[in-house]
Amino acid sequence: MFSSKARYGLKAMAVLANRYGAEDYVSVEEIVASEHTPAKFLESILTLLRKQGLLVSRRGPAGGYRLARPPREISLAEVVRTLDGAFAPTTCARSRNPICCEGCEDMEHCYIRPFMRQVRDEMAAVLEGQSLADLADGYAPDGSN
Amino acid sequence: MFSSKARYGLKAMAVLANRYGAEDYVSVEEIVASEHTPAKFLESILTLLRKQGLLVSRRGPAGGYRLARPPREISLAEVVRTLDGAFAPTTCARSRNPICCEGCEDMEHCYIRPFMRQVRDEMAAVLEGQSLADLADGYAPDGSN
DNA sequence: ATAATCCCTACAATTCCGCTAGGAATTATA
DNA sequence: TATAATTCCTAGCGGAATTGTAGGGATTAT
Repeated sequence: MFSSKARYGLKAMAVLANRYGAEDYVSVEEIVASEHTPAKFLESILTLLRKQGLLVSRRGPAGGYRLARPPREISLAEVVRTLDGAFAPTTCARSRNPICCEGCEDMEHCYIRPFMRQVRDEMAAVLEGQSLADLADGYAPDGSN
Repeated sequence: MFSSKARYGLKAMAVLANRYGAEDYVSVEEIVASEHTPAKFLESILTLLRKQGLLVSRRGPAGGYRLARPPREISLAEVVRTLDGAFAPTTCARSRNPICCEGCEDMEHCYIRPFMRQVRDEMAAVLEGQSLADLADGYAPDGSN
């Protein structure tokens, strides 16, 4: 259900969370080396995360990326939402800007919507409740990759 | 996140749940009329649900579909799983037959897997916990569609 | 200057989704 | 037995999304 983008993104964020505090930047190449992700693809993913404000970058030698905020203050939800969009099963179940599904006319009376909202709420609760710090806790360099 | 197949399928199942008990069969055309779904597409969806054992069908005049079991005994999870597959964010988070994602080698040491499993578990809990009877409760013919 | 890095645009292959077409098999009914 | 109503089966198709790749421009440390 999550795309490769989200998976690669989460793993990259784990690497960056692990390096948070050290004042240097981590290059794409470095992340690729430790997580085995396609370089150019990862580059585009990190760009999205930067544009969303989750990362800060610097160009040139010794350039790269680092987290814009402490790992504890970035939830997994923010990362996934940036890369995969809202995680509601139907568009009418989104918390922000909900719209009817194809063929449905009245959101208020839609009888599947309450169930879809419930699914959304649970997913959101899990992902909002976990931060990059939690993710980095389980991280072992050269462990699983 | 859910496909049109799942949405159409859930709505069709709601119609059938509403008619459960009456000994007649409900035709595709009838469901199309009450839910505004593409006829041939719905046909293929109902076929999948029948093959999964959730529906029983009969051909010929007065033929159609009905639920294979009482609405209370068919969970939303069964319907969605039949049409959209497992609802784990990653293949390694599936409860049945989990396999590593691309580029991951060791599932046991993967540090994103526990979080993915948690998401899966919550989604599954919601959908296993609700039946077609619950869905039909909110159903009003010619209400939302 | 040079080299290392991110940044931007474009595009290409593949897969998946949503849906349609056409007819064969089955069955109730007259 | 003929007819009509239905499901069943196979095939395919157009468009969108996913998953990348290629190439070069901009920036910056050394």
